[in-house]
Amino acid sequence: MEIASKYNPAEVEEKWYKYWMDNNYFHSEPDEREPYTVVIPPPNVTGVLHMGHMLNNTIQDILVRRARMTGENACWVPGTDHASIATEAKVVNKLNAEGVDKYDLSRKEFLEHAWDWTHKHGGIILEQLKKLGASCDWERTAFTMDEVRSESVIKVFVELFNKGLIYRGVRMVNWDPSAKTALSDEEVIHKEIKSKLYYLKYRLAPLNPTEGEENNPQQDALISPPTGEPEGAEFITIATTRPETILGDTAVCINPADERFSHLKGKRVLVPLINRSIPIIEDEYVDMEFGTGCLKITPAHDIHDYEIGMKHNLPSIDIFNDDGTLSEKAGMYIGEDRFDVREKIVKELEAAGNLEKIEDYTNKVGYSERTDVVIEPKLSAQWFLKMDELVKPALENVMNDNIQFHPAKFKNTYKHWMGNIKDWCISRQLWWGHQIPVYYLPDGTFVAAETAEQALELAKEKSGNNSLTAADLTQDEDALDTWFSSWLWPISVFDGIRDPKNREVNYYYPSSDLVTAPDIIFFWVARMIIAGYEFRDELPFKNVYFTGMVRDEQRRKMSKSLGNSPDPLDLIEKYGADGVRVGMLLCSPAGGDLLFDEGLPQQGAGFSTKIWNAFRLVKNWEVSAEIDQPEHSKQAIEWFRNKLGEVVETLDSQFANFKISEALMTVYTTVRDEFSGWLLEMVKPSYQKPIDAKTYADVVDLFDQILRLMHPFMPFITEEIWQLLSVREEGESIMISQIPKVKKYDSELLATFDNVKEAVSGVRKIRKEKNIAFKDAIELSVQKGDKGFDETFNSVIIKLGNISKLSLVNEEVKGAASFRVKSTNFYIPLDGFIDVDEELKKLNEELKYTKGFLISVQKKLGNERFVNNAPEAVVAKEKAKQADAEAKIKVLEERIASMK
RNA sequence: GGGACAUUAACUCAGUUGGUUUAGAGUGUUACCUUGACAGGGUAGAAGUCACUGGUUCGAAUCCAGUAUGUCCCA
Repeated sequence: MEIASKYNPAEVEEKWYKYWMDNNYFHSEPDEREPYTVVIPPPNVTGVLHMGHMLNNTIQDILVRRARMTGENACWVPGTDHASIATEAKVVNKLNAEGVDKYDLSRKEFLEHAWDWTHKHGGIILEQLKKLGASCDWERTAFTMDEVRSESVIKVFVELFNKGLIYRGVRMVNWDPSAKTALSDEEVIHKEIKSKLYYLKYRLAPLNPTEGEENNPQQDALISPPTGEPEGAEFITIATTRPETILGDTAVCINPADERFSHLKGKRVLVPLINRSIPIIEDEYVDMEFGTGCLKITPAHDIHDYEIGMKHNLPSIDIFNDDGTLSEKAGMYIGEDRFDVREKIVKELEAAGNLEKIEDYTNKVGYSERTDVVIEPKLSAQWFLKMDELVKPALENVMNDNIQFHPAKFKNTYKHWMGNIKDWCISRQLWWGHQIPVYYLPDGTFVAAETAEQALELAKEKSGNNSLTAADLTQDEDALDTWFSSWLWPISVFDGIRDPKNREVNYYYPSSDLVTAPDIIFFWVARMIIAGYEFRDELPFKNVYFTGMVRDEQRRKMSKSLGNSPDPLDLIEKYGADGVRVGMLLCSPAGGDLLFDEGLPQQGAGFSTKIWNAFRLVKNWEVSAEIDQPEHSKQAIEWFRNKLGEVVETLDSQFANFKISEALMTVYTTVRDEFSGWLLEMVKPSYQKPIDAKTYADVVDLFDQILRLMHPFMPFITEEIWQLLSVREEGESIMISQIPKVKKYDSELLATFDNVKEAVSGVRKIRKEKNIAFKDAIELSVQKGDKGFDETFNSVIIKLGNISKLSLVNEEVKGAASFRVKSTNFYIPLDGFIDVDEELKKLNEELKYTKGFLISVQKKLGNERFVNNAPEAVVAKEKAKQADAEAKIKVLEERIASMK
């Protein structure tokens, strides 16, 4: 068989992905095995793959493939969500580009466009995941707006409505003037921006006859007659970042404890430009230190002002339209954009003598996560879900570790949010999404029902009016928040909402592990847990693995706008999916940031090459049944079998603790160092000599096991090699084979072999120092130390050191280079080539280090309280260290003395 | 303003209930090797006052307190 000298990932990856699909290996059906279920965090249906998806899905695939290879029935459910704001915005933009306005279309017409868009762009991302090697059960692909998921969402809404948990309320919400919809708090990003603080002077209103008290003569810097004003005219100065909102002011507020303004209590001021008279009220909310200590109150456009307004019974004047332009109620600038108005009103205020000064100021402003426009706090009627009771089991079961977070530090964040939960605003003023199943009767009352027919029945019942027809009912215009469908995902993908007792949901639910980014812990993770307990009275998943954020080498978040994100598909083309997977994982501790650099997938691809070449070496050996197995090969294989036992155990524990990148590192070093660097070097026959059949068969077997351990990380290359390594039947695959199980291994043998490695290294070091080429065989004498030296692997030392003669001696060898492993001396005779001074210098350095070490140990042992208080095992360990060090010192001193 | 988390080699990070050789890995770096699977390689080496200051302890990178710096979340 001809083996390509270079590994070609593109060709191999396409071939095997097709093979896996053709054989339906990704598909799962309930059976008698333990289920292992993962639901994908559904990406936006019209989105494209980015680096975060790569990391996330690589980890999921590793977990799923490993589960499949450890006897579990692995099921990874893929799918997408409809991302209502983002998708609707894209469709609106596309229509605008074609000269069509959304509001010229009916809801039905608009949705047709949206579905067209979805069908055209939808699912691209899932195709991209296939390139990565994702072993999803594609037959189960779900979409948050397909029939099953939609009906589930509606059913859940009605259920919660009937329980009295969903209510309609007028609240201050985060309004996105671009998308013209309310957003939840979680969809608002607060950014620190440089803005201005405007100091505005409000003139005191003429005295109300009922408040006929004299003006307080006390004058204050803040309350002074401006030049050019009639004598006696008084002003009060407020500071604001949003001068345009004065048009909606309904009060000015001072702190009751503020003596500077005590004379103003009970008086009124005039709003500049429009001269509306508003009261001066008192509230402790006002920070006396900030600005001027006077606060303007605009209840319709600020959440805090709103609360103060409620408390003091102030009217609200909503001066904005839904698109962020000024409304008729503003009285001025009607129809103009809020930011244009800010510029204009400042000039006008200045001209009118109401502007005192402008200061630079840094504050935080909310932006829409999806459209990136400044959020407008706005009073509006929305649907809310009461959260206080729902969160209880969800909080409890995370805190008591029934659901485990990896890393656990996210429990704190979770607790904090859940403990301060607010009702969830679930309505969005959008069309793309699930229309809220609430139907209004002609009299304004409403009912909730899963269908229009049921709604009519309910309406008749409720109104007592049997002549009502479907045409008399109007369905609520709003759509539900996308997360209101995503939170059901682990249940709804198995149709567990509509049909709670079906076989699939009973088998696959709860799912096992969830892999996601920490930035959606509230959006999604918390709400899924809430839904799990509410709708199935059970956790939705047992473990949550939070991945890090993928950043560039300057720690900047990867984003399209910065253009610092490589295209994942380009990377796959360049380095192969295996290479990219390894690269993503090499530097990604759970929850920690991943600083992406092209060097990482490059290293991954380099690793592929390394394995490929190991395979080529083995496969190109000529095998002979005629020759016996050499001793060194027998020992090498014995050692590696035990080594593998240790590796399997290490991997098991790393996976159990979700130390995925550490597990990869274990596999990486095992292949590179232990397998390629030691085992293959040991069993490798001399140039152009055949290998014995026994060793060959053993090496192939060990290679096979190594490949299985690697498969979850690098599915493609392992399949390719595995298929070529031995004769395979049609339909066989490494991905459905089993990973070696933990079994007993001889750790003493491994420790002995570590000494052998050290000895071989010692020989190599001396060869290097003395410039002795490897092809020149040398002699080696071994002088056993106090603890002796295990000779089991002598044949290995002979082979790897190219030793012509290994002899045991009882005395030191004169005129030889030497090194030590534990207290055993090794000598390489080099008549005349030894520089005595150089040798002595090295020996003295070694002696100095060992003595220093001995002193640190003796300090401990000399401390009575240590000996008395420390556990026996610890003391024994220290004593052993002492004995080893003393033996070594003795050996070194003897050697030094004899050299002088 | 409130809170969480972090600070270990040039970089990215491990370090499990305090006691694996006076701290480990990967990358990078340095020297050497054009060695017959692999130069995307091999061999060997250098590199750290474990942020700082106190405390607890026989013993602290590890526990406690404070300080500094940074990241994130919430308001």
